[in-house]
Amino acid sequence: MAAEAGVSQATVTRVFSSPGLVAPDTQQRVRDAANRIGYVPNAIARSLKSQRTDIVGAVVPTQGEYWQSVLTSFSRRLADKGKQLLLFSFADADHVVDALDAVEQYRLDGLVLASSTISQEHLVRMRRPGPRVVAFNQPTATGLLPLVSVDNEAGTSALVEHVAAQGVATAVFVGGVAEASTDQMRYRGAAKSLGDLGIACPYIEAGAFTYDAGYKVASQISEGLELPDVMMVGSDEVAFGIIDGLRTAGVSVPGDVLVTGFDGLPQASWAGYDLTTLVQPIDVLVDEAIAMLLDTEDPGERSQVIPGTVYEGRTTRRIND
Amino acid sequence: MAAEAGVSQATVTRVFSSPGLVAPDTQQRVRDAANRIGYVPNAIARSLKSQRTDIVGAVVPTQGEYWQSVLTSFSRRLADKGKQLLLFSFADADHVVDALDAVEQYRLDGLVLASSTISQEHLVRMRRPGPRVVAFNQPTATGLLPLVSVDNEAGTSALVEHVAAQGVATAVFVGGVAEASTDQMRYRGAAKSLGDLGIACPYIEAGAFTYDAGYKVASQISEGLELPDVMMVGSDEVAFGIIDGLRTAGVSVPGDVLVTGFDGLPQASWAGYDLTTLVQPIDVLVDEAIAMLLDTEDPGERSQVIPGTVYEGRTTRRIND
DNA sequence: TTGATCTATGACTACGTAGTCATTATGTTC
DNA sequence: GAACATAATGACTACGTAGTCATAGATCAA
Repeated sequence: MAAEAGVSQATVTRVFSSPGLVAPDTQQRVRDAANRIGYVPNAIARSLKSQRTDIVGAVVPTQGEYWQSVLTSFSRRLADKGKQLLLFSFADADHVVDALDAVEQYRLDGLVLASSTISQEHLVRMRRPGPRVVAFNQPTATGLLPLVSVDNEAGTSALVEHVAAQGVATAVFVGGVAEASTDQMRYRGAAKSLGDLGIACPYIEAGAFTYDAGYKVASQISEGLELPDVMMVGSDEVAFGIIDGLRTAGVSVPGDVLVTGFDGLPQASWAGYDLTTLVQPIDVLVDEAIAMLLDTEDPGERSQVIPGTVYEGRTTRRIND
Repeated sequence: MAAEAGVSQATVTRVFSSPGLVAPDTQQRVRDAANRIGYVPNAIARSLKSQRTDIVGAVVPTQGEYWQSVLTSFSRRLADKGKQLLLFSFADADHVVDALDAVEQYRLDGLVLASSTISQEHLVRMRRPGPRVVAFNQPTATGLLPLVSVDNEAGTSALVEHVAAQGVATAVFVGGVAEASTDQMRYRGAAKSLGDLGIACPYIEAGAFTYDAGYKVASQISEGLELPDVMMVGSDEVAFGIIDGLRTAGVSVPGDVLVTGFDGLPQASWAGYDLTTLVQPIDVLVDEAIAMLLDTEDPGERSQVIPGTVYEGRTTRRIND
């Protein structure tokens, strides 16, 4: 390439990385030559030399609407900053280790760990010199890694407040997976706030953060005939299943039972559900995570817990008011 | 590192890339030293030397449930093959060019172009020596790039066949974006098959492949009072909006209007909708695309058009049968 | 005019690996 | 025990870039 343009290799590099240092006519000559022979700067070589890849890794679950929204947001925001996104989706937690290996081998500029089901053991492994790691919506990581999360506990508290205003006397909380730290905090917020009102709040585990899990739970509960006034569900996706399950069983939502969700998926506002839920400001969370990842100053163990907002849908609107 | 282990650099490399060539005790010594000082092979350097990155790029729209499923599938399948996935999401088609630039600079092993709204002009630009490019569900690319696609035309034909069995006399097709090649082919399949039955099939453009666009169209149509017997919708997501829009307007689905979708999203089988749709075998499509990308033999202009299957949901079940 | 300052460019090296070739030690065969 | 195959390792180089230093003109002040 340098030969083709009749200049040195150093000048070729300058044309593409710091054009200000090269005379306009020389620049033109180099660019012409590049077009002629199809030359493109080699990012691999640049990374090798500069020790920066401009690539950020993201470990995100492959299942679930919520995580897909998160992924989309990361992808866009990083692109705006001129970074590329290397995606590690994972089904089970074991693959998280694979991701860490890849991160180390590819010398990525950073890693986002997004998933509420990564074990503490794995999280500890992430604590090492080298690429910066940020945990996303994963309260387990508190104190272990820099963390960005929505305020889960305050979120369900706010939902309780809204629901209480509609007048309820009994409640249950339906979680996805009891081990998930987000689930635990959401339950805690709900139980505490309901407790303050003198209302008990049993925990029911759906078994997964999916529509089907919710549907099954609803079927079982509606057979039991002892319906609570409100079912607070730990995630929107499970809540959709619960609503459909209840309705299929002939139970009216919100006529017989109020339902709340958590996450604020786009579908929550669809006319078919219009689910009351806690909307996570995903873009804000993501921006914060990216800032922690790329800021020059070390974030240390810094944590950002960001509040969500209650969306008041039809599923908590008393019909007979 | 080589010094730490007391061997040459060449031996270190061998330990991690072709262990069979190194004596067991030497290997142990090297691995011990690596653990001691935290050495990890540098994939960047490997790529520079070997001219392979083991990374595949994917250009996928950030909007839409369907594309997110596709992305998830790609991510998993590539991981199984030991490849990483570099994600380029894009809002508008202009960013496709950015992706191509990145692909060239990072010397990716291949690129998947998934989106039905990339212009022919851009597609032609992709035809160049270097990394292999495969178009995914993008009929526009026929003859321009190796292509993997579901059989859109046969898909809507099959849906017509199913719907016709329920007995219909009038129909409309609701597309997302008229320029999208998938939309065109789906419409063609529907119009042709309906035509064979002597049924006209007007085309209505929702304006986007979104729930909201569908909802609006349904509102407008239900005001017009001239409802067709069946609304064939070009995508599930739009169909959900249409169903909710119709129901909100007091129109019964399937009582007053039958509705079909296209794609086979998980939500289609949710009890709230139970939408009759054409299910795309996403994993099959993705496997085929990956094979084309990574197979040693040149795929040339080879195209794979793969049939889908009809899911018969409640939205096409005549109530008064 | 001369030294000083600035601009544009080239020469050179390091980044960490993989592949080629060379070298030494260890068997193996007749 | 000489000739030879085999195993294990080292030496060396290229991959394409960025950064450091050096150099040749050009411009400017005194």
